[in-house]
Amino acid sequence: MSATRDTINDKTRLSADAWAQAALDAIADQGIAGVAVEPLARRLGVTKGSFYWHFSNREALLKRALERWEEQETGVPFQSLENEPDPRRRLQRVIREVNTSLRTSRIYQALSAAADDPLIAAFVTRVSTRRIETLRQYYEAVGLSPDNASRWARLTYSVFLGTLQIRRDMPGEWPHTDSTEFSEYIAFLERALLPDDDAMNPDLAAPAHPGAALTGTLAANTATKS
Amino acid sequence: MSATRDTINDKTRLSADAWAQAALDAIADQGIAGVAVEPLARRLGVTKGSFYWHFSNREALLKRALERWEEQETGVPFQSLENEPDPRRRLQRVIREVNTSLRTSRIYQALSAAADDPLIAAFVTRVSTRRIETLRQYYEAVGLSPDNASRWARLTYSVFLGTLQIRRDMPGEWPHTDSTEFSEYIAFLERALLPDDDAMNPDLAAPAHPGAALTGTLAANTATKS
DNA sequence: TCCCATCCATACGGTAGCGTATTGACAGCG
DNA sequence: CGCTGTCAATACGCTACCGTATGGATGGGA
Repeated sequence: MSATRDTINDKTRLSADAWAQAALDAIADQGIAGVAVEPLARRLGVTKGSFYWHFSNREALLKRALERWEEQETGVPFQSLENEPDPRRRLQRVIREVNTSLRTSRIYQALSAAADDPLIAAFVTRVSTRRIETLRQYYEAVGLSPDNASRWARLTYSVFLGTLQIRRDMPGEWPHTDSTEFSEYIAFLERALLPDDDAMNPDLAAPAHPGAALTGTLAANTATKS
Repeated sequence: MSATRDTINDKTRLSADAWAQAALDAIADQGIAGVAVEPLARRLGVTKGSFYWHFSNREALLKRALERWEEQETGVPFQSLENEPDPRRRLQRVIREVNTSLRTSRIYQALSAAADDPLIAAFVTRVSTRRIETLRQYYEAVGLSPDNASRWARLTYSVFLGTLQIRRDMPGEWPHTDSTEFSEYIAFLERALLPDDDAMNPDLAAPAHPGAALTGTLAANTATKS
């Protein structure tokens, strides 16, 4: 799909990038198996002859498509939030954003599902690592120590990944997008994935510290024991 | 692998269950694509002739293997915790268990990666739905309303799924199993995924309520943290 | 205009797997 | 001993895809 070759009959020749984009589209709605030379050629209204002029083999196409994806994905879905001044609100917004939309995630899921291929795994790893790092910085910005920021970032990213999977494999478990239960759950996430104000300093900042108004260095841990 | 046909030369005939188990083994270490008649036959030291006597086609084998898996998976990894009396400790233990071991999860991941196949998707959905329901009951048992229990169960299960993915695709982001960072993160999870004592009653029970007075009902919170 | 680089079509051979048809081995039982 | 049912081997055709070889087509510059 997209703006490549929907109209079969235009006489424009194909570029390597057109093939790469077509491969990405195929990944989005058929998975990695969709990146097959002959089917792609049919879909583009040409034959293999074209493909093997632009690429040496299927692997090369896949690599190119992955590079294209990684490029497009850089900063997504965070880039629009860089100018949110309040770090706490920025985190809330990224949590909401990321667990709401599915737009960017279809390709990611297809790639992750094919992570047995070391080439694919490398790209998935890079993209995800960058995302986690971004989250980590956001958490540091609200006052967490580097260690705690890492933990929260890891937690939030696993919620994101797991939520994707739930929405795909168990749609019944996910509230309908415009229901009140949906917005309540998002609000719930915004709370569950943000550390307490009073839990900023302790070594193991935890979300639950009732009655721990004090902020010793690492004393707040046992402070809950009533 | 496993106890099926490692020794090529034993003259015992094969049963349909032997094929199903071999299929499961293949899923575990090659993914769904490993469920292929001829490769399996080679692995079992026989030929297709055997297979097509026991099964009508590949689909039938897959179905049988999935049934076998669902059966084995029923209750896992929760069954050993049913007799934990304290509901709060039971939740802590399941959180720890589930995010620690990878034993049971290889097949799950392979299946989930192939969830485009509707047959596979059906099994994955059933197993996961059951697991979420179990978690939901656990959360109800610590005093949450049904709605809140659902939310927490969903959250915890997505953390579990996402953690699996992180450990597979970004091993660098996951602390080494016997490091202190590892046990600290597990402790962190046990807190992040358990609601506050004082957050039991509010409609949207949240993990973060600094300064709220503690209710003494289930206050035996965290005796952990050596 | 002629030529050459660019891009594509056609035809071919090769591999891997599915499924079928037929034959073969073998054990238990009459 | 021979029959029969059970399980496996062999051989075959079929599909889908990868990659190669080679021969058009087409358009822009010398």
